[in-house]
Amino acid sequence: MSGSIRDVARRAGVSIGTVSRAFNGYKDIKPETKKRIFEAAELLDYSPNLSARNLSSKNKRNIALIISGLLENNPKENLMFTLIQGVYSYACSRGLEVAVYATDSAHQRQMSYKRFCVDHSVAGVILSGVTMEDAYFSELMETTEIPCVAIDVELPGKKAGWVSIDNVAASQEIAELLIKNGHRNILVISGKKNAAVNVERLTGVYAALENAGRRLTRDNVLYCDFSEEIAYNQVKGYLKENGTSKHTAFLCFSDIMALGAMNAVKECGYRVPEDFSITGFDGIPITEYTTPLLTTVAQDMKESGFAGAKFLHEIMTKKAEMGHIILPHRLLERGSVRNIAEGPG
Amino acid sequence: MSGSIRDVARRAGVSIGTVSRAFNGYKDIKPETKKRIFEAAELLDYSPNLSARNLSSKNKRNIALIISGLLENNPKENLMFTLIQGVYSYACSRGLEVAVYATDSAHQRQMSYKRFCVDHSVAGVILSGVTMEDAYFSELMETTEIPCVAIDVELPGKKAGWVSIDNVAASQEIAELLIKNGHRNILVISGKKNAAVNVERLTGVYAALENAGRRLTRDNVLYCDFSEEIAYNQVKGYLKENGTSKHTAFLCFSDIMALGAMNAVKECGYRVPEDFSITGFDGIPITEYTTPLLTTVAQDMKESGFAGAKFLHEIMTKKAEMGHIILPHRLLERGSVRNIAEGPG
DNA sequence: TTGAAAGCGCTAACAC
DNA sequence: GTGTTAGCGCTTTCAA
Repeated sequence: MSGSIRDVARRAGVSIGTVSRAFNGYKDIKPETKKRIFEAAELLDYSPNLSARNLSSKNKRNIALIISGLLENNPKENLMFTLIQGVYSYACSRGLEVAVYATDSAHQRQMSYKRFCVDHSVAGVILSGVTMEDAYFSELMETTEIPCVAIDVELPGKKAGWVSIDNVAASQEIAELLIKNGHRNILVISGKKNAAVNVERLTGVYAALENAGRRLTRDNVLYCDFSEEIAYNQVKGYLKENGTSKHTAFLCFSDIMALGAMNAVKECGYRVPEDFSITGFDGIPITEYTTPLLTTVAQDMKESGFAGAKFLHEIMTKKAEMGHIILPHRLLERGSVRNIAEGPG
Repeated sequence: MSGSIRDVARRAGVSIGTVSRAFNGYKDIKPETKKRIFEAAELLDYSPNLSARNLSSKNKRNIALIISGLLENNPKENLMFTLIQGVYSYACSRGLEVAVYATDSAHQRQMSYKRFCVDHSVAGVILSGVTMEDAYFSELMETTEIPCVAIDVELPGKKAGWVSIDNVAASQEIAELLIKNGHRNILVISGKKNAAVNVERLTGVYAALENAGRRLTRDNVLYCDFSEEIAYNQVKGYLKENGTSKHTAFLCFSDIMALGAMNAVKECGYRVPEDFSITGFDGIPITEYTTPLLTTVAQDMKESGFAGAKFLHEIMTKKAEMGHIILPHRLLERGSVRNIAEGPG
């Protein structure tokens, strides 16, 4: 039988109120009493029941990391896991307790975001994987009661923040890298049309091309839903139809799609980077092992998680109110891009 | 202000007891009343507060997946994440709610396993990443109160089960593959000495060598703690000292260590598989991208998670009591092993 | 500095 | 079928 606060109180010869105060770090308690209480607690292997605590207290120390679309994650991607590590890493260091919950479109709980938080008694939430199409997204924008930080999605509103890299700049940089290497006809392998990151990355490419006196038109974009398989199929179809006649480079909005594209290129008998240059986005570990190594933009999701948790904590403790944290990104120039100005491959 | 059961009751013109019954699927309730209640609930965006429910009910529907050593996971590995997906996948399908919690040696909470479950009001636990050295492991072995399923660690006891592949057989198979390819002098790159999987895999290799009239001795094993970096350094040291004089193959107890070994081999100017054959264990995605592709034993962690959750659910609902679920593994023969009986590389 | 007591929102046993 | 009520284990006034 696991003891309750009553057992500790009895054993220490005090009332339950005093035990509670001891466990909540109140100062107005005689050191000796406190000592006796902790000894008793130790002996009984006692620690406060969280449900009871949540029920009676307004002062919560637990946060939730909600992963939207968990099941849709490609096992080759480690983004979400690294994010978890980052969040956990911060939470631990500050005595916060974090629980990871998941949702996915198939089993999407018909529950509002606010309800979820209230029901689970969480003091704050980090949200990842949400897209602007998610049912509860609009609700999120309005919610002002529960502190919330979103990863990679703009979340305006009081008590709401978001953290991301500067997707526009990152995307522009990688497009400029391609342009610098002589590529003028770039095919963009894009993710979900309405995903926030996608829109931003598109903007970056657009800007880069504009600067080079080019225009990004509809027929230079292949929408592939951030899926390796779809990218593979789409690029295969594209190659069957166009061969090398139209574009010299594929700029992909995720490494996973770049993997699919690379695979398609090879299977169609073309070479990377001789026939097509390919770039990715995210910097997942696999990009260090492909042949050739994939040029990409790396963002450290562990850092995102850490920064997100930290920011959330600041909102919770009223040291911050809202805002956007921009994390650095790194352009990783590797073998999958060829300079076509220097002559044939 | 988020409504409570009282608001719904008032709105539906019934008592809170009736609302509670409606929400817990009791049959003895007039359909019409039920309908009215759900309408009111819908209107008020109501759903039961979990803390309160946990506090008052014995009948819990939430399980926890505890990941031990979260922070120590190499980002190249996706094992844990895939495991989460599997657990979640089953839980969703059965209306169970799952929360993922983490612990790690650095911030290891000084709380017993049982307390954790009681405090969080979880009905059952899936445990992963624990080693036999973990503080609470021995306690786990004795706990009979809370249903628990461990991944990859033997967990005897009532209400306790474990799921894993047949590590002995898998390990024996991969050793035999090496032997079949003419390798007689095999260096084992081992993980943590006392990790359960490690002991089993060692047993498998031992058996295979025995059958080939060989003996696995201490100086044929390099302990590398399941770390890529340690494997890299150890193998580098080994090569500096021995070159190709002693062994022709490295049998690694994890892909991550195989990656480190492979890297060391290449950096020392040797080739895989010409100078050294290398095998891994786990079947992480990266093994499909290395040069050469890594021969390994794959286990589907998503399936492990699913099976673990299913088994736990059976224990919780008393359809099962304890036991061991053995999942299939697949030997993936790829380019990192060379047949040295066929002549020099 | 401490004790007593009123809830927090819910479930479940017992009445009707 | 449905209402009433006693807790679940804790926090938090309010008194003392």
